[in-house]
Amino acid sequence: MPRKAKQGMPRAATLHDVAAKVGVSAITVSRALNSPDLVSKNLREQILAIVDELGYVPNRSARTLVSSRSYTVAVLIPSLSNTVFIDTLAGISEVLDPRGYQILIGNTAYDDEKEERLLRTHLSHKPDGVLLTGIRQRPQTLAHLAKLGIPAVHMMELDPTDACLCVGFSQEAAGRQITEHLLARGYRRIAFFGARLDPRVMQRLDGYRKALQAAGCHAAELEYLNPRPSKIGLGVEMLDTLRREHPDCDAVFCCNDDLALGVLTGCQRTGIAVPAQLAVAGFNDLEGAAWATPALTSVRTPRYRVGFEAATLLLQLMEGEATPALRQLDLGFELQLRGSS
Amino acid sequence: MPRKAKQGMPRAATLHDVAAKVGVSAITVSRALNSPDLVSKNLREQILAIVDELGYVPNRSARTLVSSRSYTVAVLIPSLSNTVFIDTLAGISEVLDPRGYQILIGNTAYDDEKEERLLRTHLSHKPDGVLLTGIRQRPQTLAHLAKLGIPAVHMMELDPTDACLCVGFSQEAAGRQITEHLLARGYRRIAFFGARLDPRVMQRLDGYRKALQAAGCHAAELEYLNPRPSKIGLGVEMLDTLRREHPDCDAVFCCNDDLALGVLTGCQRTGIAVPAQLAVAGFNDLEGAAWATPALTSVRTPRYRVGFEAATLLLQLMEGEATPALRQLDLGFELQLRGSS
DNA sequence: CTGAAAGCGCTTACAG
DNA sequence: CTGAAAGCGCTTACAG
Repeated sequence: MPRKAKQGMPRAATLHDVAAKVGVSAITVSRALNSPDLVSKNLREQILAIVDELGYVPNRSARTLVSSRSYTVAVLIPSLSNTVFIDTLAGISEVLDPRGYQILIGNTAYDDEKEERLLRTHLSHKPDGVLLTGIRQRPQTLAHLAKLGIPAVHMMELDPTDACLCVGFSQEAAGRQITEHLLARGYRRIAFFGARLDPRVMQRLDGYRKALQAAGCHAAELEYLNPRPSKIGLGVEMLDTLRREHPDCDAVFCCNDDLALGVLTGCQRTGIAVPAQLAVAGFNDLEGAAWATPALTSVRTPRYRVGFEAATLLLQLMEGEATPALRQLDLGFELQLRGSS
Repeated sequence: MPRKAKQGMPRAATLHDVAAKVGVSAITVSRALNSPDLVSKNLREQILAIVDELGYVPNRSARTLVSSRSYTVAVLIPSLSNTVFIDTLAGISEVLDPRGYQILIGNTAYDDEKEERLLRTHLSHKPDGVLLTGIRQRPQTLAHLAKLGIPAVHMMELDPTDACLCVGFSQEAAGRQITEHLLARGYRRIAFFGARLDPRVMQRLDGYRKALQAAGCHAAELEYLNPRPSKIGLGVEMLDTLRREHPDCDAVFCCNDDLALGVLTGCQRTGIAVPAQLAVAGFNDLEGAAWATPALTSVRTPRYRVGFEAATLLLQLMEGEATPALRQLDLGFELQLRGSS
């Protein structure tokens, strides 16, 4: 016996409601919606008309439960207030939206444990695939996904061990090249400003170190690492400290543009000439970089394309096509040399 | 007969798997997870141990299907690249995450039709509630929600007709007050720079008009409206046009900080003294406003709290508590007067 | 405190 | 091209 509907509780139309009204079976309605060419044109049109009239919206839960395809993709990113990941999300949506996938965004807040918890929660939605940021997830987390047969693509970094599928670029090479640029310009006392200290920042730091070591200019005391989030205000603060402790420093590579914009602001306020007294370089090339005074040298990163290509790759895996030949998709980066250096 | 499992296809643990391993019925496991005090302590502990061992994650689709509670909330916002909405989302998450709700973000891209389509798609997930931006949704969209008994709370604006539940502030009053501030400072030829032209920008424009009309200073030719997205670059452009067309203009109120930061940049580049030759005011008080040179006068808006309070209100409605006495929650705003004006 | 029965709304095979 | 049967994994009543 059907469960009694609660008094006056509105109920959404179901496949059966549509079917009854048209005078066919539910399965025919299902087919008219999902595999239109399996249903005669005439019937299909009748059905679609009634669907519209009733405002029928398929119940995803039912579909997911029975078909083991949820058309859901979990995307874990460390932050929503960082433009970088918003751009990445845009690339992901561009690919997944038109294919009918629902994106479940998980904000890990740069916290590995939270990432694990989020993934677990998201698993309850039976995602068809997962997009992860970086490659430092716990082994058991990745093993769990693998065991369930849920494909995962990692974004932003590359994996030197080739253990996981990655779409990104070499953060270390980017850090190295921008530092080499500063060296080429003649700067020798080059500081590093790092904030948040997530794995990608540390990789940029590695690149910075290698470049300076190769040039015989590395000085550990010029590495400023602060775990707080990157903000303009933090850049201002760090500049202050740097000038007090190492007034001889002639350039600073900031792990991102927010920090660098803060350094520029600090220089402007305290009358430090850029780049004559201090050269400044940022990372990511956000909109503000080009408009700063002087315009900020930065590294343009392909985050929209990272999202786009990662989603495209994931799509292939979810639709069960052949495993990709290329496991590391390197999208590169581009130095943007401007007035600040 | 159970459907045959596909060869080698990994299968997630189910309630039955846990139940079998413990030697109880599935419903007891369900209770141990959802209403722990209905199960004896001893049994509960055994069950939780096995849940852990098996890595059991409940299947949300099954739960949603049978319980008509999805623990999902659809949130429709016009953009993800606007900090305002990211802050709002943070407030929403703060409330909803700990209560076990999954947030489904819909990016409407400032497009009413897309909003309607998104909502329809989201309806397939049977959201327990909906958070909308602004109040200009199509009547049939809202009627559809009402018919399905899905509660909705509108964010960012207030509804003068009191037709819908709102958490926000008066955009018009904010526009009026910042303009009145400029008038009080003695400026008389005050321009308005509007971009995107979404309803909230138009409401700020209304406030601007009222203030100027009351002072007998309104001049339609000083209203610059551009449908493109707000960007620093656009602010630079608009300043250019303004100076060419109305060099006598002595102040400009920008509908948001991006535009205003662009105006400041343009002034700096072309040697216009701020505020001596041109006063500038923005809107939202983003981080960059306080660090600009000169620091930017702006309107601090309570978007985090908008999200927080809207989610709190929605939670009450979803959990079926009494309908709220207050249908318009006005969170106000705060003028931030700085060097630029 | 525990369980047997029923069913949420769909789709997957299998027939015709 | 169309349909009857079965079942996805849970929770809701109802019993005991």
